[in-house]
Amino acid sequence: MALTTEQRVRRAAVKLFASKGFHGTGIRDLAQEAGISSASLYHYMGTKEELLAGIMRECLDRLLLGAREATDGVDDPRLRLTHLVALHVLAHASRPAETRVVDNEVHALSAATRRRIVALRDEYESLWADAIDDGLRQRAFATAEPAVTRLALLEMCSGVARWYSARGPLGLDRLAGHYAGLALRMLGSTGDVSPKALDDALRVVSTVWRNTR
Amino acid sequence: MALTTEQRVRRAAVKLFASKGFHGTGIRDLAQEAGISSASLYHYMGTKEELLAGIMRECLDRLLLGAREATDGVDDPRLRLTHLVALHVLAHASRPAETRVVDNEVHALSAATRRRIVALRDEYESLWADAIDDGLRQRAFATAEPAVTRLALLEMCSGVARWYSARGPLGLDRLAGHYAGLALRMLGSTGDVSPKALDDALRVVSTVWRNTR
Amino acid sequence: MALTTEQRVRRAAVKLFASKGFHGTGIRDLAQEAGISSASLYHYMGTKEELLAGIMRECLDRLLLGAREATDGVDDPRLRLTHLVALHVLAHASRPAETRVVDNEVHALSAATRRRIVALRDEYESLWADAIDDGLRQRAFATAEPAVTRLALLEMCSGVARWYSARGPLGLDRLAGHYAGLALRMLGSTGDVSPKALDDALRVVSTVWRNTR
Amino acid sequence: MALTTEQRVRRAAVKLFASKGFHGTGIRDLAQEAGISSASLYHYMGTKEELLAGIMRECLDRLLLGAREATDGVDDPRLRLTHLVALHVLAHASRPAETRVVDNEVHALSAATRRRIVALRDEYESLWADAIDDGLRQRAFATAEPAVTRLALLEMCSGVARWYSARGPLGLDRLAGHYAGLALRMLGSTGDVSPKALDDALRVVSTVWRNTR
DNA sequence: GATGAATGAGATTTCATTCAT
DNA sequence: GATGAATGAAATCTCATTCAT
Repeated sequence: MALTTEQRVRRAAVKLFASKGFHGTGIRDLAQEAGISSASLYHYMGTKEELLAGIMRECLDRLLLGAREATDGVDDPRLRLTHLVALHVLAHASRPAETRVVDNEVHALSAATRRRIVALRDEYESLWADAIDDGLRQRAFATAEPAVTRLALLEMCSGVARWYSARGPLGLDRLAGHYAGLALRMLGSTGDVSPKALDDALRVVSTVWRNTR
Repeated sequence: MALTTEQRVRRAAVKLFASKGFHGTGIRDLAQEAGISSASLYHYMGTKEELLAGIMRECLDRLLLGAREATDGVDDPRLRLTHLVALHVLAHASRPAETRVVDNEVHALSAATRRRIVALRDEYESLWADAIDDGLRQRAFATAEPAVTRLALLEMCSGVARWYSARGPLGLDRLAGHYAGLALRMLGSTGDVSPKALDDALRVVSTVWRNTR
Repeated sequence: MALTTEQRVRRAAVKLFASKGFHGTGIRDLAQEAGISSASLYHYMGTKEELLAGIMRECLDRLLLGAREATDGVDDPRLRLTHLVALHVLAHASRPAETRVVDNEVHALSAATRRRIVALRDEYESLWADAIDDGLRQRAFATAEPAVTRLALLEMCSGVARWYSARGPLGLDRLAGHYAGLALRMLGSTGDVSPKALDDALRVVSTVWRNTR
Repeated sequence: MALTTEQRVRRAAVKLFASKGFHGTGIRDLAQEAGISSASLYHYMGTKEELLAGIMRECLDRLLLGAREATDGVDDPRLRLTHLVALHVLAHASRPAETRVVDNEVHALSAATRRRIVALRDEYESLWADAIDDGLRQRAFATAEPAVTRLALLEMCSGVARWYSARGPLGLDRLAGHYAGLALRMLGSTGDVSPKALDDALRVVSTVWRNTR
């Protein structure tokens, strides 16, 4: 099925905002990339900023939704964290443009919108904090600075969007698995997740991600 | 000694490019922040892009120089990596604005300048790659995907510039030490670096960093 | 039929470039003269320099085309030169602004564009050189310094654009006829062109000029 | 004797105004060409426009003075015109930059200054008109449109500044002599000026020109 | 639904000129 | 005499957005 014009606009914006930045992307660039006139753009979007905010909200919503679904009912903190890491990496590797926009263009939002976006991100990050706290409480994890470690984890995983290429040698699953391993090491996980458990986790998360949206 | 106007311009640029992005920062913003008229700005800089490039080059030069100095003659790969991580974290935590500009605004450079900046960055990253490769060869490290792990490490450490605040509870040394620990865990380091060795390393790197430039 | 906005812009540019020079004419002057805002100007032109280049090219194209048509198949060098002089004078007297721009603003062009414009002018002047050479070979003309005489002729004829006014007592045809006479004298023409032949020539050239473009 | 700074400024201005136009020449261009700072320029000139006006006035003064001296007491209109043409050509060929500035940059003057410059030029041209009128009255010349012929003559002779190069094959004297011949032909001069008389004329005019200023 | 035309505001950069040192 | 520093005004050009068709 061919893309709707609205989708083409959205994609153009994601691509250009990611590569040139919000302020570096002109309305005419968007129009050209979307294949319509700049006046027509305004049938499919509000202001340029609303377009940006929409992209961010959608991307974060999806991540948040996916993360909730992937952790819901998972009691073992190691597994919960594995799911969070895998989903995050999957998201950032398979949609690097969107996620880079979310990470890099917050400063371009108006104060009110920024608050809403940051709130979403905070909510998402609280899932990570909860998993880590649980793990520490249950002595599944050992780290002297949990807050620092959490931020280190998140930055490490988000960084995937800045370098991963689907055309490279590494498949998404291997990538996600490797990152899950790194994360557990960072957290001083006692007892590894077995290869089979990791495989299962990746399968679950992959399905969740595919079904979200 | 009071700042020279040129320094004030440089600082204004670093601050604003970091918080609003290169394209989000107008020449008037720069002038206002530096406390001069926008015409006067042009006594102290070439174009806005050259100002950006100068900031990036200086920052990368300093990092590269520091890293070379901090690793020169250090044979143990674990120690070498510890030095690299500590220096990187120190740099990103103590000068978050500069480093964020380097990390986020490459897209705003013209092609020719971008090439030169990226070459500097590649040269810097090769120091990390060398340390990791040495460690693997000597079985001091164990990781299935060295390249991925290296990128994960770098993103994790650079991320410090995005959240660390000197006004928070965590001192620079503890921060750097914690990250060094995380890094060794990620690399599957066999045998820890002793607390004393870590202390020594932090002291050395701290001195190097202070003396660079 | 009313003028299109594009034509109004072109005319404004011709008028102002001719009277104030390219660098003496601001984008605001152009906009005001054309009756639109300075931002709207950019719907109808590329850069200011491209506007200038377009004017020059069009003017020279017309002159070159007309000169070719007016000399094609005319074997007698005296007559050929008469046609060239008459066309040149007609062009410069009836469109003094365009031709002055062509003559005076070459220095404002970028190097690449200048080359193209100068090539056109050289091609045009070669028609004069050919006619004069033919005349000398056939002993219809006698001049010790043909190249100098050619340049003197061209400058004399182009000068018309600097002083002729359609509101003065002298009609275009008499003007052109007088200049043809001056030219033949300068070339030491043996045997005059008869009044009737001159009349015919003027009629032909006038038609060519009217039909060109 | 080395040039004074004031002379260097004057020369820089002449050179640049001639090649790039008044409005195309910046104060910094002038400073660079003169080898001093742009602030120092203002020790040696008033405003940029006064500099231009000074150049024009001086150039026209010299021409006017020379023409008066070269025609004073010369009764034969043919000879008088020969002197005028020779001086004009000499002036334009030996100082092409100044004369081009005079011819092309009048539009850059303020109204009041322009009036004064144009008055000088008119006075100069009246010498030509007088010589031509005398010649017609004495039947030494024959032309149907004296005013037109005068303008044609002047434009032809001024044009020399646009193409003549001292590095070319043609000496100044031959050039001036050739133009004198062209002028007499254009005016339908009855009886040529003898080669000896022409030689004398060129010698006289050359001396006058050398001594003026 | 689509777009050419339009524009006020603002972008970066240069202008001619002044002045304190 | 010389100049670095400074600047208001203006340069060219682009911006995001609207609207009539």
